[in-house]
Amino acid sequence: MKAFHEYQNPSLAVDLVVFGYHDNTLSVLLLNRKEEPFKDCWTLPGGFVQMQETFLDTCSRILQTKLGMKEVFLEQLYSFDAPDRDPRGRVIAVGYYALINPAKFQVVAGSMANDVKWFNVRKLPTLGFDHKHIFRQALQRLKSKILYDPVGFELLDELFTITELHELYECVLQTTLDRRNFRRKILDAAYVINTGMKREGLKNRHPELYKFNKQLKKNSFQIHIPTEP
Amino acid sequence: MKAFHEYQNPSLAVDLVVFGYHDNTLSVLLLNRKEEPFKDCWTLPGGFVQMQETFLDTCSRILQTKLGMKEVFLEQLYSFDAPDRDPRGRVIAVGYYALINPAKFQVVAGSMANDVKWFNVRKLPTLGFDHKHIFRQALQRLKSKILYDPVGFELLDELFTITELHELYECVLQTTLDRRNFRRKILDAAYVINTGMKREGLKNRHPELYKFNKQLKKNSFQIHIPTEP
DNA sequence: TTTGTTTGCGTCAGTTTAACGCGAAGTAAC
DNA sequence: GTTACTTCGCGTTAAACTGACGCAAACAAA
Repeated sequence: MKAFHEYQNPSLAVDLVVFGYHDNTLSVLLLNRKEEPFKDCWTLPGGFVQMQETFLDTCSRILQTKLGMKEVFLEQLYSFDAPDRDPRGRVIAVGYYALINPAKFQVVAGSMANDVKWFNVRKLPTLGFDHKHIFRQALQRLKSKILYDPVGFELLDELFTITELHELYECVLQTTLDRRNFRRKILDAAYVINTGMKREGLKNRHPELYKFNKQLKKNSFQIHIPTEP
Repeated sequence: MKAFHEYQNPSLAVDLVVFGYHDNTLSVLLLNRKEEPFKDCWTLPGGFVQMQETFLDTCSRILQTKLGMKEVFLEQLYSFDAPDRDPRGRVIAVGYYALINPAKFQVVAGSMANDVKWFNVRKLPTLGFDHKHIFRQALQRLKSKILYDPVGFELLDELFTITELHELYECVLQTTLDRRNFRRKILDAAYVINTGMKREGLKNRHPELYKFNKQLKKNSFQIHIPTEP
């Protein structure tokens, strides 16, 4: 019998779908590859899992070295196993998605990339590997999750108005939600806490600033998507 | 630079949480190991992913050779990466869960196992590896999923009564659901189709037999769990 | 025929949702 | 200052849904 580690194993990589929200646009961070395969193509940032690393370790390493970020919301998405998904050979990808506030980070292209850029999630270029597929699943997860889990604030500044939260939801879900009903649900669920401050310098009435209620648990609210007309 | 496959990779395994429902009891299939590690302990059935296999291939192989089953409902659960989860070394486990009708299969212990047995999910023995953790996550997934996705029928015979479906829900969710409200919701959602036949030979009134409505989509119904009293 | 249980259908009060009205708060134009 | 316009915060109402439960038909056993 062979020793345990002499069996051949597939390679194992983590691929990251990093979401950011800015100017009423949901974006995803893509990296232009400097090396084959998919040289000069846009792909999700990713990296191989080292022997002693956990997946989150690998995520942090990618975020740090390729993108210059740390301490962000991360969640495991799914593992992708199509045998031909990487032309170099058998590579399993564990997908993670991240939610970040782009205002907090200056994106940096690591040495392995020609460029790193934010792309509107509705206007993506062709992606290398099976990354279109991974991305689609990430977006679907975000759309489902934001309905019952208060993850929206991960994408906003620490202080935000209810209108800003409302616009985020409409942008992510690609639908219209009645402004007044949305407000009532968010407030009834105690999703947010009124700080008493107001956002100054806007053209019109100055809205109140809220912060996220960190005591709030999953499933304490439920946003409903309107049925097709 | 090293050739692509010369890097050392973690081993990759699939672990299966096979749920079965019978006699008003939700059970999970466990395997008593013949070999170290965890010799003579109960664990989830599992196996290493071969180089050319997809995860579903691996699942089928495990189901076939260790348990004597095929063509069952399978869904990926999560991937588990704790560095110390396997005493033999670094092994990543991709968890899948299966829903089967135990009446359709005669469980067979493969050559690697002392025994294979169904255990009531509320009365599990100590499990090897991190399998308790994987199991808990599978049960949680099933409990969430059954609320909005019509997977219940995977665990029942092709024809079933609404009472049988109701009992399954109460068993899985570990709660009581009003019989009449449950019936109304299931029928309104067109979860099931009345076959016109009746189940004969019972002590009391003979209930109508239904079959699953295969046109039914996810999210066409939503079971609500009553809040604590 | 009577008794006891299950099954299928119905009722009703309380809650939640969807749609929308309206005046106060603010800026800009005059 | 006054007027015009937009956003913001709060309220109202009809319709839909939920949760709790009543009740009679269907069946087997006594």
